[in-house]
Amino acid sequence: MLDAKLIRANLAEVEAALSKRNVTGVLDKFISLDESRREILVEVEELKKFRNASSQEVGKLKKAGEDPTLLMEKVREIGQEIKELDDKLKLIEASLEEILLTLPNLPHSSVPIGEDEKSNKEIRKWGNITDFDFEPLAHWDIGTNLDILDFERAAELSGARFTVYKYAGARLERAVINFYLDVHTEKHGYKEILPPFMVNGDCMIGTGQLPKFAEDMFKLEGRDMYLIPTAEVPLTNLYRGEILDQADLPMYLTAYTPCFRAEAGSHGRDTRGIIRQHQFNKVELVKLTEPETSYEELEKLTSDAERVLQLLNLPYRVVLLSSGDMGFSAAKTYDLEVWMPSYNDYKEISSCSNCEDFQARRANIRYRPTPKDRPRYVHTLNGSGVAIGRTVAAILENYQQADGSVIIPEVLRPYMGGIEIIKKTNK
RNA sequence: GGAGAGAUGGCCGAGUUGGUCGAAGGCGCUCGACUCGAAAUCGAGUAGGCGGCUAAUCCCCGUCUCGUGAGUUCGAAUCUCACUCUCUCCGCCA
Repeated sequence: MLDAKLIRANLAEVEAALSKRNVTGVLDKFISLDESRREILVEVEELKKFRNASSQEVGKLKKAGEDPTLLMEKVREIGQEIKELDDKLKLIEASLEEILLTLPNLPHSSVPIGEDEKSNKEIRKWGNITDFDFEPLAHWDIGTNLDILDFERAAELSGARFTVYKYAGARLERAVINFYLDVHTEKHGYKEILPPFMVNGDCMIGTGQLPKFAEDMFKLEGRDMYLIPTAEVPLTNLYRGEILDQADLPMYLTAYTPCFRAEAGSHGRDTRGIIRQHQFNKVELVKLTEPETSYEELEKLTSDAERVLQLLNLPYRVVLLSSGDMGFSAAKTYDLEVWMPSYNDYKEISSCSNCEDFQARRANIRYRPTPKDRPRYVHTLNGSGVAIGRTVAAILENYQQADGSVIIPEVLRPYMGGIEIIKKTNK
């Protein structure tokens, strides 16, 4: 959520920044509503001031044994007036809130301007594109041939965009989860959390999924309860409504969770394999920081995510998203894209963002710099560290052998119970 | 799911015959005194949102907030209703 005072004071700048995100022409209404809000507010507060003083006067009169009836009647009339103005205010404030909650974050000055992903900027590449002396298969074929991924039975159980992992496939998924959590907790200083996989609507508003993107999520029928689309939601909302001590910052959190996405707008994209699923696993990284350090922390968070791909020896590149391609809550985002032979291209496997105070304002997460200071909003950052399913897909494709087997990357072997290679016989 | 109890400031905890209650007291924290320094002790201060004023995120003023929302009243932390959550007991259950 943008700061209403900032919009008021820097209308032209905010308008320009929003246009970089392809959002135009909403601020006029905001400004006029905001003006009438303050006008009415001043008026109603004046009346309340009178009411408060008069009510005390009534008390005094009664105590003194005098008749306060006249004053009481007058205040009653004013009470009616107050009520009408308050109702009016409530309507205006609801409209203002609606506008504020649907405005995206403003892009950081270092973000390339552009309408879509065509304006994204490659920052760096790591590793060499995997070279095959045979025709490599796509992970869905590899997985099906090895009988470690079962799409048909998943469809029987749940429908399209679900996968059953079997045998060494299930083990591999779990190995990657544990490996990632261990790296981030032991090497990068993140504290491990295991949050609920269902959260209420306030959380969804806090991180920016609601009110705008309701159709992308799974909601429990008849309840104010949603399946989380990412662990970013429970992790960032963990301290919703709280004032943290400065000593608590920066706070590094990590969690493994499944993620649930309806992805209403994605029909026809990545229909095969485990790239785009209604349920997938992810290890997430979240940071709460002071505003002054959040961009340093974004660089560190991104390199923490990169580190696990390096350890797996998977080739990837880092892309700086353009203003038009960024997510709703982000001020700046780096995507990590892993090399996928089946796409003959890099494919997103992590998205690392600094949301600055955008989510903190929505979720009301603050900290007190010193005991004397007023609370300030923290900056929130999040990044996949990294997506598990896409990691498994990348491993299958990049580590496949001519005979259809898949070699397990060194670092995962301790997590695989001694399995070094997945062959067809391995069940 | 059934029965009961409760939700107050960073924390604990008073306040429920409605009237200087945004709220006693304690703890914590900040500043000061004492001290070579510290502890102990003493003194002072210490909620947040919104708005007005303003160069100002300093003051000052107003207003709102005692789980959330609505209501009664001249006036509500205190009364009424609904909801949410927590705790205890029972039932069910991984």
